[in-house]
Amino acid sequence: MNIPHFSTKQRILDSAEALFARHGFAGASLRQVTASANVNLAAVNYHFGSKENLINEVFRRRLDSLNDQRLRALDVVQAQKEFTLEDVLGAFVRPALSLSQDQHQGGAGFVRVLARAYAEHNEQLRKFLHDNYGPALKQFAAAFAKLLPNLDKQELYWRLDIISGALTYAMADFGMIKRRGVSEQQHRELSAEHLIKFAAAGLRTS
Amino acid sequence: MNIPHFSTKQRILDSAEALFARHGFAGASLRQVTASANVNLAAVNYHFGSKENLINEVFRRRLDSLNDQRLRALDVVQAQKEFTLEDVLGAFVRPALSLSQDQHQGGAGFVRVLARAYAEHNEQLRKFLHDNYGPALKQFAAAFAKLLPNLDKQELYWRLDIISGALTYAMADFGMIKRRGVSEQQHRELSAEHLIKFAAAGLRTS
DNA sequence: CTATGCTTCAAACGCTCGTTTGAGCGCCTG
DNA sequence: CAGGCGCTCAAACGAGCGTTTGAAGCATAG
Repeated sequence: MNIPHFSTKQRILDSAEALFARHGFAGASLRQVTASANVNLAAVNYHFGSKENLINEVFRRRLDSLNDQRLRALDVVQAQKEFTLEDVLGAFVRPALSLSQDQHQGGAGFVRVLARAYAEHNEQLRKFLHDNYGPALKQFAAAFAKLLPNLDKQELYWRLDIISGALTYAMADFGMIKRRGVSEQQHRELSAEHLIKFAAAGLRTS
Repeated sequence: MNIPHFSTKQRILDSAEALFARHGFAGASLRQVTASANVNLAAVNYHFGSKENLINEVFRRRLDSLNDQRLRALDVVQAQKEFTLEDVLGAFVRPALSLSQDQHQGGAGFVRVLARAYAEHNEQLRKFLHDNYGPALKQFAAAFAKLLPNLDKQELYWRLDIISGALTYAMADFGMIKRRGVSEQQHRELSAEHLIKFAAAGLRTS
C-alpha cells in the first residue's frame, strides 16, 4: 500500500493526516502514525521536532493551497463586470469541496481533520488556523458586503459564520442520515450545489 | 467552588462534562476529572465502571431531556391548526439553544461536548447518539415533509443535515469572528433568530 | 454494641504515551 | 579510499494513562 519512493517526511504527513482524521489529535499516537507510514518511531521527532509541530505541518500543507485557490477563484469572479452571490459562494465552497474529493493527493482526509480542528479547543491550534484562514475570510466578507449593501455588517458576519460551520460539517460528511445509491463523487458535487443554493437564500433574506 | 453537598456521581458528571468540552474525550484524563470534582480517582470506576461508560452517561443526562423538550415543542406546534416552517424550526432549535444558555444547571458546556461528538469518529459513541438523537430527528423530518410537499425526500434530508451541522456549530460558538458589544445571552437569542430565518429560507428554495 | 453494606481512600498494577539516545547505515565529496 | 553528513534504527527514559485492589470509614439495621 505504501509506495516506498515517497519521502519519509511525506509518508508521515499522509499517515498523520489520515489518523488524526479518524482518531483525533490526542487519540492518534505517534506509534500508530509511524507504523502506518512504515517509518521508525523516532523519525517524527527527527523531521518535525515534536508531535505538536507535526500537527501544524499537516495543516500548513493543505491550508496554504486551499487559501490560494479560494482567493484566485474570488479574483476570477471579481474580474467579471457582473457577478452574483452564488459566484462568490462558489469561489469559497468549491475549492474546499474539490480538495475533499481529491483522492489522488489524499486531501479527502484533511477536511475531517479540519472539522476536528473546529471542535478541538486547543488555543494554539486555533490561533494557527485563524492566522491562515482568517485573512481569506475577510476578503470574502468584503465581496459579500458589496453584493449585499443593505445588510448590516454584524448581520453579515453572523451569516457567514453559520455558512462556514455548515460547510465544514457538510464537507466532513458528519451527517447521521444514510444516503443510498449515491457515490462519494456525486455526494460531493451535490454538496456544492446545495450548499451554495442554501447559503445564497439565507444571505438574501432580509 | 465545588459545593460538597452534591453527590459524588453528580460532581463527577459535571466535571467530566466541562473537561470533555475543553480537552476532548481522549484529551481529558480521569485524574483531571476526579481532581476537579474533588473525589477519589477510583470513584469513577466504582460509580460508572469505566471511562467510556462515564462518557455515555454524560450524554444521556442531557440528551434525554433535550429530546423530550424538542418533541414536546413539536407537539405544541403541530397541535395548532396552522403552523409554519419557522415554527417547526423553532421547536428544533430553541430547546438546544436554551440548554446552551442554561448556566445554572451547567448545560452550557454540554453543547461543546455535543459538537465534539460530531467530530469524534468513535463508532460506539456515534451509535449511542444515533439511538438517542435519530428518532427525534425523524419526527421533525416528517413535520417538514408535510410543510414542503413538493420537496424531494432525499433533498429534504440533505437540507436538514446541513441545518443540523450549522446548528451544532452555532451552538458551540466555534466561530472565529469576534463579536463586540454583545453579551453571551444576546448572542444566544440572536442565534436562534438567525438560524431559523436562515434555515427557513434554505428549506424553501426550490 | 456488633454486624452489614455502601462508599471512599491511598497505593499499586501493567501499559502506552512522547521524547531522547547513541550506534549504525548508505551516499556523496574530496 | 577515507571522512563527513543526512538519515534510520532499536532501545530505553520518565511520565501519565485507565483500571484494580484491599483496607478503612461510616452510616444504618439487628
